[in-house]
Amino acid sequence: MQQVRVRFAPSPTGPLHIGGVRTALYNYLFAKKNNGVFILRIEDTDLVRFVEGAEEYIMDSLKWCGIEVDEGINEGGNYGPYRQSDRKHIYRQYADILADKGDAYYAFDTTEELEALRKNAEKEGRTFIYNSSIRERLRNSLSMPESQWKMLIEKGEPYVIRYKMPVNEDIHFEDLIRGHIVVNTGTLDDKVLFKADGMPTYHLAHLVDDHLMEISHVIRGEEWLPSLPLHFILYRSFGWKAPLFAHLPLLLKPDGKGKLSKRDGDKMGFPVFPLYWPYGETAKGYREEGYYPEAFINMLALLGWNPGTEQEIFSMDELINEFSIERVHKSGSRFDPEKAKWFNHSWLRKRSNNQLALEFRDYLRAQGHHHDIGDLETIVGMVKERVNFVRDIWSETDFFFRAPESYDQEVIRKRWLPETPEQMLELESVLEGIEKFSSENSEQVVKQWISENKYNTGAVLNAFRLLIVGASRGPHLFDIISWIGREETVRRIEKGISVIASQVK
RNA sequence: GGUCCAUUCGUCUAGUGGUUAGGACGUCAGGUUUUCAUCCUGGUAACAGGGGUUCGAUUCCCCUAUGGACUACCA
Repeated sequence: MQQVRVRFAPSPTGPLHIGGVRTALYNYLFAKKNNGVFILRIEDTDLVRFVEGAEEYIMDSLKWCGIEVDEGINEGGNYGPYRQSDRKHIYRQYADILADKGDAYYAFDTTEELEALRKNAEKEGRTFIYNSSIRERLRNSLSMPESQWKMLIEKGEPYVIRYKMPVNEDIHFEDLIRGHIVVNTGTLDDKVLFKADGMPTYHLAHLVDDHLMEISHVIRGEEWLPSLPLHFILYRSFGWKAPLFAHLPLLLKPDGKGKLSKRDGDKMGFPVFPLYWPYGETAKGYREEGYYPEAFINMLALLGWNPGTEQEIFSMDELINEFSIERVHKSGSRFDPEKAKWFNHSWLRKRSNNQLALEFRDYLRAQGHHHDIGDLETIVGMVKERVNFVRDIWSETDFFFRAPESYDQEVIRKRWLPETPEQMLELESVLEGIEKFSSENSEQVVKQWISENKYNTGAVLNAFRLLIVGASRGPHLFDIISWIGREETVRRIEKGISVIASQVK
């Protein structure tokens, strides 16, 4: 049995989009599931669109996601180099092989000439296709005598090598996800395999590399489906065994129509990229927004695939275990930012208090607060169920670290009764009398005091909470006061009474 | 325009020639709680439309509609 070898082959033309990350992820899962090899190949044959920093970004993104590369630029391997610009010397000979056996030809048409032909065709309501219908009338090695085109080449005239598409033939092929597909070559054009700048196009380069690298399965985006017949027929021309193909459905915009794009993220306030992109037009990343890689990966994995069970939370190991290419969907998935948050919430609450406290401590440090891990563990334990991100812990617990600056007017209106100030003063002395200021003790003593005086529990405790928190929110009140301590509690009671008194007047 | 691909609640999806078409996110309501949130319970909501095939179709076939991709010397 042939070893499973798959590759993720992005172009370094900018930051890696989450659709690209998902493609990488599915390749990785498939490889690991089948004890195979996951290869990272950089496809930088387009000199014009190359973007500095993109290659690093791709590798950093995969690393953050926990997608480990087996063979690649940094990892090495027996099939290198793994960057197409470093493999430049390889491709020309393969284009020549096809030309020599008559499956490809040299074409001298300039970009301007072709542009004009396209415009012309469009004007007449036709589509210009460079194929058998017209190739004999254009400037190429099929339409001119051998001596002439050889002379042009010798003179240094720029030219490309095009594939000579058969005239009328049904190409049958299989896709692991989509099944059987038939396309007639009459609708296909004579694709350029080798460019005038001395670089191969995608079609030639990826195919040669996949063959040389002994790729067993090509798992890539649906946008490649239309060129699959070309690739099949190229394998045939070379006399090579084609790998198996699987074309992944697209990721769609959360609302409206179309493919997810960078602008959607900007517009709707969620990232479209795994990491912050610092160059040129900057872009937000999931990492910086506070997402855990586990949650990010979990979410992406389930966008276009699921194992058929009702389980939704998967670790990478579980994904590897459950993944199968046959269960990948055919149709595109709309990305849902709300559910993304829920995944992070689910992963966050799985963390231990200690882990979370460490993460929260880092966050607090950045805000200039310094606290013991033990103290923070108590706090995160109180609120971890209710937050989506570590940074939310701060907005849920800020009153632990500082007395309220203001008091919710709505709560004052509802809960601050004429007798309240006096009750609060009374409460203060009750608290002063508690021996051990723990949550349980103070709760017991306070509740006893309330019932002995026949006060209204809701009224008293809501007013108390208002003084401590400044609003009607937060965890168990006695947990809060025991954490901030008796002194601070008393201080807040006194301050609150006087501030509110001045407002109520 | 042409070629190819797709179509189950708002979204992600399960599922079958006969099911009360299931789950999750969201949303709504109730309960718990001293508050907010969590949590629990319940509700809401879908087989794009039309023809076939069949005793029966959401499921198989065809057509239409809609959506998408591709249609570069970009990947």
